[in-house]
Amino acid sequence: MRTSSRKPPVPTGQFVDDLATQAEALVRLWDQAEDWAVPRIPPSQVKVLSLLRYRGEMNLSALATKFGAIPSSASRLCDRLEASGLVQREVPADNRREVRLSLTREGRRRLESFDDARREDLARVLERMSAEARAALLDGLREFSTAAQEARDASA
Amino acid sequence: MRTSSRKPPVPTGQFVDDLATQAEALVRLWDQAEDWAVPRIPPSQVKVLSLLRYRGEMNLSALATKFGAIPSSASRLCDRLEASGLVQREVPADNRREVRLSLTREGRRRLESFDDARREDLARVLERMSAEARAALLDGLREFSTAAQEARDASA
DNA sequence: TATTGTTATACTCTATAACTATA
DNA sequence: TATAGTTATAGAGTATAACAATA
Repeated sequence: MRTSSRKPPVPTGQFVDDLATQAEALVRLWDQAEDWAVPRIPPSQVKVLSLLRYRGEMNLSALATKFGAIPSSASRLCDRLEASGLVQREVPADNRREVRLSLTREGRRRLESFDDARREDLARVLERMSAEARAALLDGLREFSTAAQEARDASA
Repeated sequence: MRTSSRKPPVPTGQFVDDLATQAEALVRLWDQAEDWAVPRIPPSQVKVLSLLRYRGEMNLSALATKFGAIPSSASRLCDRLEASGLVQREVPADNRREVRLSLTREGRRRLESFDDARREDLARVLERMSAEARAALLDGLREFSTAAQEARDASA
């Protein structure tokens, strides 16, 4: 048996296992960046900011879904982010029961400080790799990003 | 100016920027797995379990450091993880002021349910990539893992 | 009537500061 | 005296359930 399923059946196998194993170092390095950047803000708040930048503006329900939480929790999170000036709430005129969420300028600036820390962590590892491996990694990640986008579109 | 520094100076440049940009899709897919797995456990608890598996047994101070928190917070987290049977505390006979932390069998089982969800998410993207890109990605990640290990050892 | 979002309550996460016990 | 961990307190994160407002 080489397949399993959660919703639709998907192929699996040794390759997926190996990739999952080898990807962990990159993921850990990435996630670690927020521990360095100052001022320290709670992980959930960082996650919301990143989501808003990565996926763009959205309403509260969409944020909750992509965040992996329920609207109630997301609303509370936004209370704090709005209070500290990192996120804006805005009620669109054409549908007054939605709340449009977006990053403020300060929210973007804060994310960029995480980016800086992350690029330095990445650079310290990349400089120990061969030029060939670096190129392979970038090419592989590029196609992965494209494929991930397609997979999201297909399931939407 | 093509360099910047947080602690020691490190090289940077367009390549690092591109890699950081293209890595985000993989990281998001990875981190999303814990949203699917049931039963749902808090993100901090997942992070502790993953750390204990990735880095092996350690004392409370080491966990707090690698976790990016202070010992007090880590201790409280371990209270809950111990209460729910996912982590064990153990006092070594040769140094009775330390607390050795390790995963229980149930803790490992729980992590594996996250792994399953993650492998399915990964498989759904990988099947949309060319065989060449998949191979490049795995090779690149493999060398990245090795280099990350070296970088950790060098700074330790 | 269904959808979008907020509030009430209770438990979990986290930091600061104060404490206990071991080396 | 310094180090490893825990506990007291307070503020942030999260879910369940109940609520208000708009479509």
